[in-house]
Amino acid sequence: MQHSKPGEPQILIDLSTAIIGTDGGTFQCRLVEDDTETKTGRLPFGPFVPDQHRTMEIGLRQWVGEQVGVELGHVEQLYTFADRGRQHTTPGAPHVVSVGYLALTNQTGGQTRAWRDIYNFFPWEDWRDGEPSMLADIIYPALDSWLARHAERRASARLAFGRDGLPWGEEYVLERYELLYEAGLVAEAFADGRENAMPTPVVPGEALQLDHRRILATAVGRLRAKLKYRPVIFDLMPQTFTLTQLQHTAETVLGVTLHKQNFRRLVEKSGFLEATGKMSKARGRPAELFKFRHQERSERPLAGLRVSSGRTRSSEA
Amino acid sequence: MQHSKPGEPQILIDLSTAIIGTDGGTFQCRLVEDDTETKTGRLPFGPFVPDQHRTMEIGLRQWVGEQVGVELGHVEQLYTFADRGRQHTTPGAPHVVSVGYLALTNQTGGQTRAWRDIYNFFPWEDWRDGEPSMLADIIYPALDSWLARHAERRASARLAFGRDGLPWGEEYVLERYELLYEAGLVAEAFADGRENAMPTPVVPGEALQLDHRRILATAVGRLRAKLKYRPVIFDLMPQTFTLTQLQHTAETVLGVTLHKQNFRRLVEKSGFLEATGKMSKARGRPAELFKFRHQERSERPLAGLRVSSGRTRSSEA
DNA sequence: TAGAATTATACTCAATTTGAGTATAAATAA
DNA sequence: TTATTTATACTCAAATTGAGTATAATTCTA
Repeated sequence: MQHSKPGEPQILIDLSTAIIGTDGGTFQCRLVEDDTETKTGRLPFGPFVPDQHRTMEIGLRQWVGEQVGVELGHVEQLYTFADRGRQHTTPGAPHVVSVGYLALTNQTGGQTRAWRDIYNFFPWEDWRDGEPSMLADIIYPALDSWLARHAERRASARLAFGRDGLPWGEEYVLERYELLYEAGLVAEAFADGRENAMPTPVVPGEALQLDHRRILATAVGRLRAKLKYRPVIFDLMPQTFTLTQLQHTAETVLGVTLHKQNFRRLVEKSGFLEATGKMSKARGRPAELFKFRHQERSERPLAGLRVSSGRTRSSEA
Repeated sequence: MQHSKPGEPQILIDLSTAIIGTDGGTFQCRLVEDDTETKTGRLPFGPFVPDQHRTMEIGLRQWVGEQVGVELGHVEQLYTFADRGRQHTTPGAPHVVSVGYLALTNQTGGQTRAWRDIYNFFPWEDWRDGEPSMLADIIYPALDSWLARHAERRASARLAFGRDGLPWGEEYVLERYELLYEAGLVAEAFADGRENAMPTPVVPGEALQLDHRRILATAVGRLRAKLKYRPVIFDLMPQTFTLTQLQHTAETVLGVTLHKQNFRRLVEKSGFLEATGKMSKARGRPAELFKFRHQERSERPLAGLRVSSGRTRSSEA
């Protein structure tokens, strides 16, 4: 059996967490406040120390607790990034591998400036008011010019950005960011020293330190995909909420608008909601307040390649 | 910024790959042949060496190439496992973190004994001939007896095994294996020294070395889930194939039977297939041979929380 | 060589789900 | 008291799904 010999350069594992919440139509991510105003932001992160952390999740909870102190709901591992040159490594230093995590919370604080709108980092992802004009004005021209020299990436670009009549898939957040990075159009590409990168980022959108924007993109993509087949949305909601609040949260995360009446129908018959009998008071007609029915954490089936109930081969025609 | 100080115990990253294929109704995984007949099998694996491997995928391709020499199609990262005590660690040795990968191939060789039926390792996962009797006979009684002492895991067990009228979800392969491990009912639990583990495994199913059965369970679960929303099944097929062959492959992976006529309808109008004009010759009526239309790697939409086309808030009623 | 068996494929049909509305109710604001 | 705002109920056609029946084109077998 082959194992690494002693004397080889050490590996360090960083645990970085994208803590995501929503607050009245804004899609928020928690950054660490320790940096000066001028520097780019960062996610809470720290090393995985096996002697202290029985699991990586224990480690990340320590760093999150120490650095931002947010109560975490659903926590899930996203991806392990290890490619050389994506973490601004200094020569001789240990190679850094980063394990990205997604955490959801319903306690986004409006008070602290450390909660930032996620669409600041990915402004092309917010389609709630229609297709962002920067796509046609800036991103597509720049991307097409790069694709002219990299025909092998054309198929990925079509799928990720929904070109040539393909639909825009909300969940391809990482794929889009990675293409922009590859094409040298975002600030991190220059910071990492990619030879084709523009010194001034071409595409609008705020950068983050290290590979944190990449991790955040992974988190948003995963969350958007998961929303469609698991009831994770309730981890973003307060104890009780109206159906409109629930819909706004879904729209905020997905970056699109949904049909109100159909959303209600869908969500009401899903069995996840329990009426509290209380009413919200706001401007128009009061809305009923619901809460999440914790017992009923079952899952609804998927369309497509659906599996029929319990039929065995022998019962076929 | 906090980083690990020198002198801390070293971390070693193992890259382990579950190479999956199908061969006429059997669901196969490639093991390494270097071990004696008596020992438990293992997946191809080896350390991630950052100096040699620019990315982890490059590393894994090296180990796969050297140890089993299989041509890989689709490759995808699964999960990074780092919990203490799941890798039979010897004290003082570096802590081993394992990154599991899934690889698909269409060149399963019948000749070598190194291709093993995946349902050997998870016999409770094959429902093609109805619910395996071992569930009611062995697994549920043993699990229930453990659950009596661990009420907090009851909800997970209901969901994973589809108890109390919940449906059996084919994709919860990892969740089921992990529960059986936790309950001390599989061989690895004893090997890892869990205090509640039975010296003789209670539940049928062959074990693998280290955490390889856990990685394989992750791979099968991911593959089953992915099959429903991405055209990965074609990575398991030969160049040309009949619709029945395609269906048998899907059934083999999912571990259930599908309705033949509806499967055809679904798959034909998906636009992924291209008729070759040639015919297969077998027993009954010859079937048309199809091939995968590589161009059309678009994706079909999902039901459920579906996103309406491009409507903006302003166009609402 | 004529069925019988086997496999493939076409077509039907009711039930359900989806997409996109219209209609109405219950509050506040002017 | 009327307009505005928001919530909720209900309708309806189109599409999709689940479960069949019917028929076609082969090979096997008596």
